[in-house]
Amino acid sequence: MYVNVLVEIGAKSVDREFVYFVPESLQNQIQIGIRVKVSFGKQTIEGFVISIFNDYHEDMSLKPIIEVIDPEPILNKEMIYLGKQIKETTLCSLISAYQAMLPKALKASINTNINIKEDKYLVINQDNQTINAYLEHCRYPKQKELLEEIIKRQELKITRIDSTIKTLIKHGLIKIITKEAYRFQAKEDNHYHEVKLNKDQQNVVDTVKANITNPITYLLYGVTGSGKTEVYMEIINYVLSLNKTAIMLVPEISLTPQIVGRFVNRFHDNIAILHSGLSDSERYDEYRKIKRGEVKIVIGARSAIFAPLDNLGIIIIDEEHTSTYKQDNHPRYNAKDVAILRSKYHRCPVLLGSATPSLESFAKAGNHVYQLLTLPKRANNKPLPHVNIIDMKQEVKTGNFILSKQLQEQIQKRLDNKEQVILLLNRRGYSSMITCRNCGHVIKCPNCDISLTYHKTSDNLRCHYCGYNQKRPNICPECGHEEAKDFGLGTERLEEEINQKFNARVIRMDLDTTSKKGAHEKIIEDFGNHKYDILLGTQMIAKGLDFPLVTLVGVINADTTLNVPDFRSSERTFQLLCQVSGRAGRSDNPGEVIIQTYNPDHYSIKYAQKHDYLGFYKEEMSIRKKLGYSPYYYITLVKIYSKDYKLGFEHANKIGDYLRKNVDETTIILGPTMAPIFKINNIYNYQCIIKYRKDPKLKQTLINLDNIYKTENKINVEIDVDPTRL
DNA sequence: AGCACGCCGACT
DNA sequence: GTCGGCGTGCTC
Repeated sequence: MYVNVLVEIGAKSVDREFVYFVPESLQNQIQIGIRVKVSFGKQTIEGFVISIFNDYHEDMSLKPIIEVIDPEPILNKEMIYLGKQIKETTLCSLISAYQAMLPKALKASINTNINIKEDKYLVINQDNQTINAYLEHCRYPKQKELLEEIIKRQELKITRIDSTIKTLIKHGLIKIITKEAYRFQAKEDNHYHEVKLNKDQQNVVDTVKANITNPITYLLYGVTGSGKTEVYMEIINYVLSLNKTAIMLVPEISLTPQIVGRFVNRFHDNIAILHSGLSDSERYDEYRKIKRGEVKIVIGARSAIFAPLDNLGIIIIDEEHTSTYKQDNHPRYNAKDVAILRSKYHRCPVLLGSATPSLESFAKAGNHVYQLLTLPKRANNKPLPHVNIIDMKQEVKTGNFILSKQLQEQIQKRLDNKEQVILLLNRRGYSSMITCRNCGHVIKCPNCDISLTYHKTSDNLRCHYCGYNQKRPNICPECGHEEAKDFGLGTERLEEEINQKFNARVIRMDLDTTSKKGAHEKIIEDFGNHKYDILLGTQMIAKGLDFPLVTLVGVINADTTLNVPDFRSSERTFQLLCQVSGRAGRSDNPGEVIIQTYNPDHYSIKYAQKHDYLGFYKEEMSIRKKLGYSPYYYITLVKIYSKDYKLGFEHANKIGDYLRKNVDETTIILGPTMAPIFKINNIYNYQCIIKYRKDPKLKQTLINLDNIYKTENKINVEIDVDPTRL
């Protein structure tokens, strides 16, 4: 018996199968997808059995499998298939694809502090008669109480062993047993009540139900507040009644107790939750629950798409337009694509949901690649909030740089009415750059092509790309002048301004205030309980939050996302504005939105004002068509980077020429150019953009290119198929 | 990823 | 003469 083994080494040069023979003694343990220990060169490493065969004729001496690690396979047939597909489509290494599917605890790298928790329980160790006899004569109330409690509950979980317990054990009346425990336990949300679906929601549910065994991809376009979550729950409920399972993906940031609680409330402990806040051990707990079939529903961020559920009945991807479903490092898989692969494998539908679908998805719905479902109205029949646009070019003339007169007035009105306010400013820190008043020198990161952001709370200058930080200098390092000017407004500065202007309880939510575990949840919970009047923060406040008391949403500077040099910046701005607007007026009181901008005539802002997705879609599509971008063209980004400026430049040009020579004539190669941020962490970045509609040659060309550079260590080449940003 | 092999510089 | 630098190549 022989096996092909994929070794657990993350280098391209060993990303292939190696043949080993299986000693007689291990043959009954070997299965496809199981992990084995093998000798590889001079080292002993772990690997996955990818295939098993009985004949081997090549003239090569083979090493034996040393040991079988798992009692049963950790990669099933489906996962092995998925890994190969991901390698094919994203040009990643096969081993990295498999590693992405598994929790850290199952990876070969020294898994240091991963442990399985055990809980201790007390149980009765005697027959009823003996116990009752003891109870009758016992003089100690503590012992009686404990014994009765154990009898009532069958088993009693304990954290420490006191003298009462010791005595009872000594008498042989009770004993301690240990049980493997799961750490993470989601809480129910008691505020939530089940709602009856309206007609539109019921139509959507019925359509999906009617085709529950077909691998159809639906695009659910439902305005903010249209009750998509209720639809999801109803479909999941139906799937469970068929004895099938469900995966629901949500953006990481939406995995709040608020949302999770609603699901737990309805489906109780039938859910596993996978999010980045879990420790490796906690994550492994959730993974084991899924693998053992103890839960039927998995809710999680991107990687939850690999949840090892059997018999999938539905895959739901909420907020499908967000770029978080594409991993932006190796392996660059897109959970949406994986979802569709899995849906074909299990013959179940995929449901993509959004209030602002990505252009790609909506175009696919237009071409009947996806099937469009719509929820045109808010579930409570409340109108969408009224949106005002403030031209900051005019406001600045009156001296208001941060808060326009109108926004100030409206905030005060909400404070007077004991209502809540959300303010969005998509930039953290205090000021985004510091300039000398004398010579105009801007303080930049020594490692990157980025101006340093001033953080007042920690009183330092920080680079948001490489993490470099330094003290704020008192004098200009260029000319020695003493005065510096702060440019660009960040959340810290906004917080300060609000505190100066209003007598209100303010909480800030951005990367800096949510880095600690649980901080994010706490802010949302406290704001939900009206411990604060104003929530201000970066785009992490825009998604999925549902606070009934919020009646005003202010966007401080809509231009921050607009000015990013990326062909999707208009789309992102439109989506962000619609999402955040949707936070206002979700309950009885009508909502109002104020958007401050220096580009009041920009189409993405104007369409967002009217909540006009279709209008935006049409206009943006015509621009994409004219410029030759997605969804009219497919895009692949080739990144070339090196520590050596000149070497990088030379190879970038070489690669540009190579691509031009080896692709279809209809394919367009742009560049090489310097990447939008040319220097990051002392590494120089170049890029080529490949635009194509149909190019049978391209894939092999990219594989060849990848192979040429995989052994090169001064030059790095990374290929990003279908990038989310350029 | 490791580890060995191999061919050139500055040390007892 | 030799210790050690890290460039190159291989691992069933």
